[in-house]
Amino acid sequence: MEGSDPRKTDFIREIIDEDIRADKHGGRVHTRFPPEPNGYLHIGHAKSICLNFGIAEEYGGKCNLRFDDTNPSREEEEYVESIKEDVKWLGFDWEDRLYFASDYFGRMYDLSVDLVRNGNAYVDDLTGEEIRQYRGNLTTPGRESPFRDRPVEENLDLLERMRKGEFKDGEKVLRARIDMAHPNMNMRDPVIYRILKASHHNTGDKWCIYPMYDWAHGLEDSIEDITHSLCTLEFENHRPLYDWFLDHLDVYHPQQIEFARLNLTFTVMSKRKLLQLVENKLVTGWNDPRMPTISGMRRRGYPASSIREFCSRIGVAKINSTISFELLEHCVREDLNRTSPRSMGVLDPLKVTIENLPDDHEDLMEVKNNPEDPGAGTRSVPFSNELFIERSDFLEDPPRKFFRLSPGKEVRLRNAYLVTCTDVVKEGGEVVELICRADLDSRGGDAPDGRKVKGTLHWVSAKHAVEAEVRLYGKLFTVEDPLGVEGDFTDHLDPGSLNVLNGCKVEPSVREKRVGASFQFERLGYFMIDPDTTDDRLVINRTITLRDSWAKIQKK
RNA sequence: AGCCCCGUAGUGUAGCGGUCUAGCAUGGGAGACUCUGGAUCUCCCGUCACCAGUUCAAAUCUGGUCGGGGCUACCA
Repeated sequence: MEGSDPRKTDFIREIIDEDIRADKHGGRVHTRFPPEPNGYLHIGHAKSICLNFGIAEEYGGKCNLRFDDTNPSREEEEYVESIKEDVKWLGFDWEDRLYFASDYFGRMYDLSVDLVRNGNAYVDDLTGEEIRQYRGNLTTPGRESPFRDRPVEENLDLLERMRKGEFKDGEKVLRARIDMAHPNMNMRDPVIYRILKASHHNTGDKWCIYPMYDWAHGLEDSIEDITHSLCTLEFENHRPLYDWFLDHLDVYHPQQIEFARLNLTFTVMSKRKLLQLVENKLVTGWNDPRMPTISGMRRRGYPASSIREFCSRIGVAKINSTISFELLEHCVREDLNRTSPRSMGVLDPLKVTIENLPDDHEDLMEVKNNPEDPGAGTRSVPFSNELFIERSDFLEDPPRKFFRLSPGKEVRLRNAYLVTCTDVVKEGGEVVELICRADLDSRGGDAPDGRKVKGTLHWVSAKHAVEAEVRLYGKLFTVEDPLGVEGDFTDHLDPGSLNVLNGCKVEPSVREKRVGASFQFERLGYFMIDPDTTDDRLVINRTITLRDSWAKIQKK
């Protein structure tokens, strides 16, 4: 992954540099990306993936993919597969280091026995509700559980029986024995194990007690010899606990470092909220092209490299921030402009007949595939006397600075001919066809006398055109911060965020493209072939429009 | 209210005591160029939250104030 930027620096890389200088881990750098398999990955995860895998790459270290599957009640195999696919697609490789927290359940259990043995944990019979009450609140200290001082032997026995399944869900928990008056709520004797008689996607029914995050996560890092455990800011208050557990066991102690999670305007970034959109069928699925999920962006046509570039540009810091959606879009356009072959397609066709060409006229225009990339070669585009142009490229009564077609005006048909509109055919007031006269000396699009022709239109030969369904996507929400305004966030979904166009006419070469292929329809934007495409149905997604300065002018 | 974290242009960041009349990107504005009103190029748009110290010198160090965020799940 060659980043164009000279040398990224951020506070995390500074810490790592310092650790290497101090020979803290013998120069080793080992990170991990630890998703919980309870939803699809989104662009926020991409930030973490790029950070963790990127750092490992830069420092010649390693990065593990580890599923943090400690809660059987909401984790599914489907999510495991999608996450693997998304990480791979983003361009990262965990090699042979695919791990599951559930693989460590045995080790974790043994370690918890050590904790009990040393008097640092106890089995509590309080109910969930009671535990909550005993915990106190932000300003008042908690009270100690009456079971807190059980003898070690009794705790050992009870823990063993918890594991064996002798108790019902919620009947007992194992708790750390820390300090019920600690100003950090996380330190008020946090729960280590809870009883959950649920089948686990990986361990089946082997376990009926499952470790809590705070207990499990540090151990996972420790077991995997992680050097720098990078997580988001909301775990800052958990770090003392992360450290406490590791300090009270005879195990290797990695370092947790927190950074700010990604927020993006015009979207929501919580798995719970995204799940809500999916379950309530407000979108077509996790991979709906309007979703901020990796799979959604993939289907939308965002290149993986543009997402990586975006993640590199936003940087890593501890400031809570919201990145404007435009930056992501900029990265997508920049990438696609460089790499996408061009073609022509007409979304809203208006028929044009060239009056000075015979009915059976056919011709092949040799056209550059990508003006940005001479190596991309050329292709032949069929031309005839009957064409389609974009309806919005004609106005009977044009405003000033309208460089397109109108009665009597001359424009260029891209790579074809200069044409002048000589007549307008209407049916019931609606324009149904234009009659144009071509300058036959301008074949290829160059004016024979060097005269300036300001407007250039895209076109498709009517008799050669391929029909397509084109799906136009816009922002999912109408407001920058769907969670920060009145009402439920779903109230602010944009009903116009999906616009399906049928009967679009595209040049024949588009039919040859594979599913997933990106290309530009000149003057319109970047598109990609949707997986819904079949032998007799061509479905195209619009990834993003071109920057449109005409639209800007119109607004004024 | 207790604990933790943060505060540089609209947005996101660089900056690690002088080389900062604060760099870059994005965004916005103006123009040039152009067979995509695309791309490209040029120019313009910021008194480092505030106050007090330390220092010859502070965006950078110290203290305080103000502002923002997080934490009271048998979730992660």
